[in-house]
This record gives sequence, C-alpha cells and structure tokens, in this order.
Amino acid sequence: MIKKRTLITSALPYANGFIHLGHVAGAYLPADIYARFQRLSAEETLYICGSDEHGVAITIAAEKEKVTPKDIIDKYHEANKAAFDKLGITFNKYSRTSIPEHRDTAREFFGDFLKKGFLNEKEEEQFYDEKAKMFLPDRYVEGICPNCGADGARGDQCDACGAYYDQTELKDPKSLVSGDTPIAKKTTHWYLKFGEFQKFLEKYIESNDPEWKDNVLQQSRSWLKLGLTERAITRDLTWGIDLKGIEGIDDKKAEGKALYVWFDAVLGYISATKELMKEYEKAGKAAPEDWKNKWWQNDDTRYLAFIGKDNIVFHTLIFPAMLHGKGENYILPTNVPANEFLNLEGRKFSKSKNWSIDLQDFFNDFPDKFSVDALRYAIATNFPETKDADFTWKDYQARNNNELAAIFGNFVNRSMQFTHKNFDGKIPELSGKYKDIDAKWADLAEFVKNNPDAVINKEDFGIFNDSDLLAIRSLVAGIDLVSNHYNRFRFRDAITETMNIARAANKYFNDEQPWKTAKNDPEGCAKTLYICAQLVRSLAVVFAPIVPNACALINDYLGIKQSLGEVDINADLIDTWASAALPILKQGAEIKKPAILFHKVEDETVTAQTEKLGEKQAAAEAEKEELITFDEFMKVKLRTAKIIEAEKLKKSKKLLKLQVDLGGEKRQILAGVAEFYKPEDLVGKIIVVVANLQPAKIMGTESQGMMLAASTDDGKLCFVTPEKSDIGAGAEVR
RNA sequence: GCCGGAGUAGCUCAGUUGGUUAGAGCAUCGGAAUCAUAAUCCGAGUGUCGGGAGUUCAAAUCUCUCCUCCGGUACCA
Repeated sequence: MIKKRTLITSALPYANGFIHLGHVAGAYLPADIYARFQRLSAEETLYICGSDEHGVAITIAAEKEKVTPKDIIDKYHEANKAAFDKLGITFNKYSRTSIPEHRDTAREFFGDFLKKGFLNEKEEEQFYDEKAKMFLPDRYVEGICPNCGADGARGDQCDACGAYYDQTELKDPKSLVSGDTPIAKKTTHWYLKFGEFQKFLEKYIESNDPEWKDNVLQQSRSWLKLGLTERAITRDLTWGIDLKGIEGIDDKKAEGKALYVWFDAVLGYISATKELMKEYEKAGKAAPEDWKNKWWQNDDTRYLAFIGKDNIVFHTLIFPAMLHGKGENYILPTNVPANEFLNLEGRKFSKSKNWSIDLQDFFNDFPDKFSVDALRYAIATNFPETKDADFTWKDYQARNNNELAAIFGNFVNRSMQFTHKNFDGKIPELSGKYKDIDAKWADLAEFVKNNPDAVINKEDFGIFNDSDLLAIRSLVAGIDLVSNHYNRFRFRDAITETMNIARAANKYFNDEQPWKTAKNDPEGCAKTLYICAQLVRSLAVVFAPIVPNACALINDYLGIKQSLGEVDINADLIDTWASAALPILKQGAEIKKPAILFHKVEDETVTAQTEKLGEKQAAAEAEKEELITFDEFMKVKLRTAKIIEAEKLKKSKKLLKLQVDLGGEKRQILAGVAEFYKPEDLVGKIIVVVANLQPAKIMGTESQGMMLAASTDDGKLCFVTPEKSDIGAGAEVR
C-alpha cells in the first residue's frame, strides 16, 4: 500500500548518560539515513525523538552526582541533543518527556484506559521500609519461604523450591535497603489488562507485510505464545508523571504514584509531535491538530519505529496495544526495523567499565565535519542488521581510506582537478554531435530504468560509446538498486551499492583516458569530463543520506543550491532522487577549485585511539578502588581451611558445595568455581576462606563463608592457597 | 539451569521459500594505467558453511544431538 507520508521515530534515549556509538548504530543513524532518503525522494517526512526523563534510574543518578533530578535530565538532554546535531541526525524534533504536553498526553491515555476498563486497580499489601520511606519491590525483600522454609527467599518466588507466593507471606521479612523489618502497608497500583489485546496483537503481527525483520517477528511471536499477562503501569515513585487529578482516581490512592516509564516513554513520540506541530503552526506550515489529523491518526501515514533489539516488544506489542486501546484511529507501526547491538573492538559497550566511545569523545578528537561523515559511513557499512556487529578503529580507518577517500573522494577530486587544468574550471561545453547529449542521456536513462536487463542497441543512442553507455547504465541501475535496498531497510547493501556507483565512475574515467584524449580528441575529452561532472553531482545525491557534509560541499563546488535531505520546513518537496541519474549541470558553468574531502586516517591515530580505550577503562577501574582503613581490613577474618568434601550443587552451573575443615571447626561453603574445578580436584586442598562472613542461603543451601579466588576480566579463575601446605587448616591469614 | 540470538574465505559480513560450480568488501598476489589523496581499473587464489547423525534425488538452509560464543534471567557468599 502506498502511503502519502512517513513518520519516523527512534527510541527515546534515557537521560542519565551520554550517547555512544552503540546507540547510534542501533536506532539513530539508520533512521536518519532513511529519513534523509525519504526527504530526497520528496516524501513528506517527520523524524521524531527526544529524551526519556522519568524513572528511578534518574533519581539514582541524581543522588550519585549529588544534584537534583532536574539537573541530571537537563545535563544529558542538552548534551545528547548537541551530540546528535553534530552527528548530523536530522530530527524534525528532539523533544523531552518533561514537557507539559507530554504529561497531558500520558495522563490522557491513562485516564482513557481507566474509563474503558483496560486497567485493573489492585489494592495490595506490600512491604514498606519505614526507614528508607519506600515501598519495597520484590527483589528488595527477603525472608523465610512460606512453602519450604528455606531462608533467603526473595520477593514473590522462592529460589529453593520454586514456589510463587505473595510477598507479604514471607516469614521474617527483611528489607535489603535498610536491613530493618518492613511493615506491610496497603498500596494501590494499576495494571494494564494486556491479555485483552492478545487476539488483536496476534492478528496485527501476522498481518504485517513480509518486510518485517525476522528477529522482530520471532520475538513478538514468542511473547504472544507465552500469553500476555497484566502488567503494572504505575509505581511508587516521585519522579515521573503523577496521577493526581485524573478522573476516576482517588487522590489519596494516587499519592506518591507515578506512571511506570514504559507506559510513559513511548507516548513521548506523540507529545513530541504535538510540540513540533505547534511550532510549525506558528510558522504557518501546519494546520491546527495536524499532529493527529495529518500524522498520528491518518491512514495515509506510514509509521516506522527504529529501535535496538532490547526494545522490540515495546514497539510491536505494548505500544500498538496502547494505540489501539486508545482508539481514535491512531495508526500502528507499519514496520519496526530493529537492529541488534554493536560491539566495540570485540567487546560489549559498557558504561560501568568505561568501555565505550561516546559521541563527545569522538567529536573532541575529530572535530572536522568529514571525520563525522567517515564515522557515519564506518558505522553504517557495518550496521548490526542481522546479528551483533563490531566497531573497530582499524575498520574505521580502512573504510575511510580505502573506500571514502580512495573511491568516492578520489573520483570527485580527479574529475574536478582535471576540469580545472584542461577546461578552465568550467563544465565543458559540447558541440557537434554531442549537442543533444542531455536529451539522449535522458532517453537512455529512461530505457535502462524500464529495461534493466536488456541489451542496449547502440544505434539508438549513437552519440555514446561503450564506456559512456556503461557509465550511465551503471548509474541508473545502481541508483535503482540503492532505492530498493533502502525500501527494504537493507542499509548495508544500499551503501555497498552506493559505493559501487562511485566505482563505476572511476572505471569510466579510466576507460576513457581523458588525459590522452585531451591531446588528440578534445571533443571527446570534453564529453568525458562533462559526463564526469554530472556523475559527481549524481554521487552527491546518492551519498547524501550517508555522508551529508561531504555532499553539501560538493554541491557548493558545483554551484548547486539544492536540499540534500536536511530538515527545512520552508523548502518545497523536490524529488531530487528521481533525477539523480540525469544531467542537470549547465555547460560552461564555473565550478570551484576543490579541496580534499576525506583525509587519510594514519596508523598512529588508530593506535592512539585504541590505547585510549584501554586507558579510559583502566582509569574507571582505578576510580572504583576506594581506600579502606586498617581497622576495616582487620574486621575480615581470613583463615586457612582444608577441603574435606566437594560436590556439585544440584541445578547449579557455577556453584560447588564444599565441606571444609577450619581447624577443628567444620563449615559448609558454596563456591562459584564449578566452571573451573571439578569437585574431585579440590578435595584435600588447603584454601583461604573468609571465616566471619554472615551465613547466607543460596538456592536453598546454606553457605557459611567464602572461598578466596583470583579472577580476571577475561574469565580466568584460580583459588588462593598457602605456599606451604603443611601450615594446615585453621591458620590465620593476614 | 531456563529463554532468545549466533558459529560461512586471513578479517568484517551476505546468503531470501532446501535447487546449477557457496558470495561481497577489505587484506594478499599478478597485470594495465599515470588525470587524481601512491588514489584508480582489470584479473587470480582462497572455504570439510562449528562437530556428528538423520530426512531428501538434492542441505549452509529442515530435524535431532553435542560443542563454543553473545545477550537476558536465575545462584558465582
């Protein structure tokens, strides 16, 4: 079905940290490339995003940095907004969920669902920690299992016997937050009756066009197969969308409650659109209520939700259920092109381990615009479309040097240099048999478009020689291929084909040997360079979604004033893409003297960046190491112990159950070393244990100490043992 | 342990519903060329498609099993 316009969203980044390359590869760059492609194709396009600014993680981050939550969200919102801008991500609107429009939108959905009976109000007793002044989520309470009597049972499920029960049935409960005994207190929460949407969602998922990616379909189906159950959409939370004053809600019950972020965040797309449309309205570019009449509630709108794989079901099931439940003709995602994750030099991006390249880091070290292009290109050629992919600095270098600079940049440069040296810096003027070249070119392009595989009858296009024909054919066919790939969200393929167009252009230059014809066939040479100039301009169009800065500069060299897919509400929609394969440069027009577009990335840069990664990580680790006092250290009683018995703990992959002799005293200790030692290897060994550790129950089994072992990040592990084993069991270790 | 994903050329990855000789880019080697950022263009080689078994005329693709890696979750006291 052909839709009239395209609405694009990317998952709202959470405003408690900086955006890194992994985020970029997952949702923002693919969406931007697609948005630019759509705009170039004269498709009316909105690209919407913003900061997700509610939830516990924000308040925790605020406490950590000793500032207010508002400080946190302001800081990261501004920083990320600026970073996206530098990367050339062309949001029509980068909003935030703390704006009043968003509160209104979210509360409207909640109120509506309440009225329609989609919500289940449940009053339950839940443990409340009076010291910490908070209700305790399941994982923050533990006690004795009401079913099997095992100690250390958590929340609503016993790990030992697997029983489910109500939190408050726990015997001898303890708060893991303050350590106090929590009191049972009544609290009200609202649950979305997700199950009521099961049938609808099954139909929705299965009726989607086959272009949906496999990973997206499978994960959605797997959820549906398990059956959708009620999900709480409120939390005991102060930092979020409050519920007071919503019709049908008792203010007392609403006290201290806020919307759970997953219900809140996806609606940010809608409120951001509302906010944007108000701006457009002021500028005279939108009618009142366009946000829904034209966009969110119009069947002619195609909605694409770009996300990372962690967000799939929120956009294929939960958000559609919300939109459907709300009624009013809200449209559902037409497609949800989810990417997998990008790794960094073979390892996962990790904020805590500081294994990351934030956009800020990159811009600091590579401030020029063309490095940004190179980054976009390097990431996009390696998008994690079907499986996790890897970003390496070496790859960045290779992509930049061997492809962007050597193929694309070089063709632009050699064509323009040649034109300056031999044609006085003007698009060559053609005469004689080449007089009607533009018309012939257009005919040829039309023919190739309609008969992609047909043999070209040379007679029909007599003025062109074989390499002319091949060049124009490659251009037309190439652009067509690129479009097809984009339309199927095959970005990597699209980019490969884009680069192939530049390759064909280089081939044309080689085959034509203008440096020779300049001497013996000036007319032919002029034709060659005329075609090359047009090819340069064509390349500027097809490369624009990927490397926009370089393409804008090329346009400037050529004296073309034409939008290349940026956001410009005052510009008319022009189908630049459709005419990308046609000659539009005028003969005799002056072109500027070009500068190098893409500079080589040196080996030293790669080495420096790789080392920097390691240093950052080391620094993060050092920071974590707090110094302790001598007294604190002396609190830990370490003793040698002899392992008497060892066996694998049932149902456990990592734990061994050890019986050790502590010098007269027997202890049972659980040790997470089963992946490294067989039980029989350990019996008789002298080890070091923490003797005065509080006993704890793990998987229903008590552990009365801890065995010391040395372990590395890459997963090696060995236990610690005294140098002389005749020291025996029970010796103090200091 | 459970759930999900993955294992294909030296490297990074494609391989649509099972169907000819398993592909691309980079890297490597050889050649042409010298307008251009020593940049281009042409040509070449390369694989037990993680192991094993099965279904089939036919398996990278389907089934079973095992191994390894990643993510999530559940116990590394």
